[in-house]
Amino acid sequence: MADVEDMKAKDLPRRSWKQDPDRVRAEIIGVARAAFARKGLSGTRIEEIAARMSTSKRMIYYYFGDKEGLYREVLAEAYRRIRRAEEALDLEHLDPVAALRQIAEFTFENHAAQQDFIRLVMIENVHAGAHMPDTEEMSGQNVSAIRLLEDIYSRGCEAGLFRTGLSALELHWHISALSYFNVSNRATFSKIFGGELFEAKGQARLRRHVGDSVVRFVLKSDRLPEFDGHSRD
Amino acid sequence: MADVEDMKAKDLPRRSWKQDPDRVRAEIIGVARAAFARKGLSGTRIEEIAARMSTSKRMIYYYFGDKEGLYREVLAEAYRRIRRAEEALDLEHLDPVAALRQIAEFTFENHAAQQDFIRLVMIENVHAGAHMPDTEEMSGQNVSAIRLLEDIYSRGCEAGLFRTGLSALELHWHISALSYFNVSNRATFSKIFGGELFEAKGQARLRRHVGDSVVRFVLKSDRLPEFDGHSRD
Amino acid sequence: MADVEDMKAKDLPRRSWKQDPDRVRAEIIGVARAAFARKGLSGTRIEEIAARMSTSKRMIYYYFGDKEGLYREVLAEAYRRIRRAEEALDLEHLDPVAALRQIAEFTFENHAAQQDFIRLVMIENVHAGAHMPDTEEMSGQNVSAIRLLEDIYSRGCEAGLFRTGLSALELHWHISALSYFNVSNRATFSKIFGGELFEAKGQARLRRHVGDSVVRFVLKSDRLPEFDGHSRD
Amino acid sequence: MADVEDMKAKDLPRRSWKQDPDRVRAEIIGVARAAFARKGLSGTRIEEIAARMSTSKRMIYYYFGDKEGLYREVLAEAYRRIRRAEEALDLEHLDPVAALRQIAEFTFENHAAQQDFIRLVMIENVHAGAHMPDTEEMSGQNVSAIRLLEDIYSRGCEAGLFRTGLSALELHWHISALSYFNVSNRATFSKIFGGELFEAKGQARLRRHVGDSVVRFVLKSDRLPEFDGHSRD
DNA sequence: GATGAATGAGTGTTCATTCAT
DNA sequence: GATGAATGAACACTCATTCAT
Repeated sequence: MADVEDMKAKDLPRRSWKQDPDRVRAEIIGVARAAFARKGLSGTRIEEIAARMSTSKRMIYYYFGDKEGLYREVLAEAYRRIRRAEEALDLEHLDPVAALRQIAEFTFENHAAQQDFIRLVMIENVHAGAHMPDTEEMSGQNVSAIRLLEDIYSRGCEAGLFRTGLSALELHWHISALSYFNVSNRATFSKIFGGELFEAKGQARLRRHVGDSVVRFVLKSDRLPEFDGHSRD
Repeated sequence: MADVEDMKAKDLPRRSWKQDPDRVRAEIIGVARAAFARKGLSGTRIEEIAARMSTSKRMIYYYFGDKEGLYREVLAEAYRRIRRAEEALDLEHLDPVAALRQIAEFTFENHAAQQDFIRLVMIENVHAGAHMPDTEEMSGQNVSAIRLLEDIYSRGCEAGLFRTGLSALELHWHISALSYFNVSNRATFSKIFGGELFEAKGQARLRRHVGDSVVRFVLKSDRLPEFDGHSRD
Repeated sequence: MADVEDMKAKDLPRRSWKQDPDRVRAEIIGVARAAFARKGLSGTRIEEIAARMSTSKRMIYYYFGDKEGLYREVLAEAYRRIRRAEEALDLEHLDPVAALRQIAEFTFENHAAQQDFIRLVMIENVHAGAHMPDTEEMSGQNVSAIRLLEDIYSRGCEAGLFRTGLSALELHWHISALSYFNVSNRATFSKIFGGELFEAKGQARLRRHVGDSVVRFVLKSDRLPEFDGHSRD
Repeated sequence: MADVEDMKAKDLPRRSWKQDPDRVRAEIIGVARAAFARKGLSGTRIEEIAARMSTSKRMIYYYFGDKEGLYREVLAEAYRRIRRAEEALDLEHLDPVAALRQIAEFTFENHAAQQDFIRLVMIENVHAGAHMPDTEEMSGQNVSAIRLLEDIYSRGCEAGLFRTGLSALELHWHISALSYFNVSNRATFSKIFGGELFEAKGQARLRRHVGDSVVRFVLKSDRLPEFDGHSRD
């Protein structure tokens, strides 16, 4: 690499590792994710992102074309991240009830742990989903989440544990709603009702409630008693 | 007064209701609500608001000081609206189970009917709740929502219908989460999973699910059968 | 005065004295003088003046036409004021040296006591004197100041005390320069050299210096000794 | 580099000295100095400055942040300029009397030659000195002016020529007052008393008067005769 | 690939002033 | 005479983006 030689010859010592394009891209995306998550698309200044990274503003345009291009990449990468975390779940060996509770409470925790992701989704919804990644890329990843639920739900139905007539998508919607709202609306909810629910103890209760809620939602009524004990505080 | 007659007679369009500050304020807020709801605080251009109203841009500054002042008023007024709708509910005569289902499904419908409000809350949460109305004004209105749930819940407990150990605030959180998510995340959810749930049929199912979910969440397990029939499609 | 009767009949208790146009004008001018003196012509907001007075903004336009008209009146009135103070001087009975010193030190003190006037003159000079009162009105008042100096100076020359070849206008220029600068440049001078000269002790020294300076400037050299003692601290 | 040749060759007028930040800054400051000196801080329109320079309005914000930042720089640079002119004075070889007269008359002329500077100081005093440069930068430059006077004054005292008990700062104040007023108040003074003093002949007289005044102010009385001849017209 | 300089098209905001009552 | 409402023209300032080196 003649370039590297040239650089050494002319010092510029702090540039050495920046020549790695992937690393530059990754740094930009990282900084941009934080910025967009905090202030939204129009609320974020390109200059602000540039100021927080070690390369220059020009690189943003070099790699991502424009602000919107950068935002799209940030959003796509955020979806990839969260799905990657979900893939780590291993529920095959659990009975349907436990698996369903597990998936619900895991989602609750995963969302709570990735607040930047939730904020990006909030922002993207404000923009009516105009910058969502390609359907192909998305559905590939997300269908697996549904398939997992489908598997659990049908196992539960076959075992006579779950009431029939529901869809895995509806269960996903249910779990997502509770887990998402827990992060998305902290600010306004706290301002109105106080922040107790979002402190450690409150979160533990809510997580269990989310598990309870989904399980109770699908269980046949004559099967309910067996888990009722869990939901007491 | 001949003038009034003339005005009714149609012309003098620019003067007809000038010098009526309440009306001017109301028009500005109405236009601004739509604009802010669509594009957020920083995404909305003051000129765009001005273009859609019959008064000039200058009046926004006359009445609201600046863009943020206008946004604050829009948000406060949106909260007032939604609470006003909630006050119309009359649940005193219903048994606890029916009342709870009623309050849940009503919230679901009320949120679905006031999408601008939901979008404003989304936006405000992106801004970390920095522009929320005075706690005094808010809590006065919102505590009543909680008190209603408290009343229903304690009636249900006393009747031996509901399991104990929950709080009205948690029930409110539960109902809000499902009803809110149904509006807030339509865009991204549809892009990933298709829009079926948000069409008329899907919404009807979801509405019932929300009722089921909350009722099943609180009912003692030996009381469940009696409403199980309702939740089938 | 039918008006007064009407007003009593319809209460409006706090307006009673505002109906006196002179008083309204005087109040406006007083408030405006302070405002213009502090912030200049373009730096002063009409609204700010209005806020500090008991009548409405509309009255400014009613009485003075526009902002510039008000400023002109304020300036003219300020000149009238300062001349009025000067007229109180009675120097006829003093010998020329004492009278000259008296006029110099009085001017120094008078300027120091009317800082708003000095600031208005500063501002007017920034505007190249574009709003100065009619020459007729001005010269009538100011020529008297010159005539006073002329009288003292010619008495001094006739008595063989003063050197000849100077003009009363030059003496006036001399006295004015020192007295004016003492007020006009306090801010910048203090920032550079500290504020000592503008505290009580420093001002007393400067006042005497101004007297010394003018007297020494005109005295024939063989007449100097007799006043030299005064100028020691 | 052929490019450099081409540029010298005259054309490419818009590009010729672009990308030369010092030059751009200098041009902006030059234009802004004239504008602020003429109309003050609030009276000057940024667009007016922009219209008179070869770069765009945007550059003002790029280099100076905002209007006030530009004004500050203009003011600081104006102080630097005037001090630079003063440094050219070489008074070491002159006797104290001649040196004092020299410094006084030079100041008079220097101020008269740099009216923009005086006007900026006027304006800054209207603003109560709120935008004055750092004390460090200022005092470094200005203390030298005082030290020069201190040197002359103490030499004069030691030689038995000057009366004691004065301070160099007071002498500086005296000289500044006369020299400053001569520029600052031309407009109003002329409007009242006519402009004769500010024409060539009048200025020559005033310059000599300023020299006379300061010298007479410090000389012991028995030393006066020797210079008295100079002050006759 | 990398950097500071440069830019056009807006963007929120302010001002003196006038109108309707 | 008096008041709050209304206004148009302009104002300082910002933004994403591109250019020159």
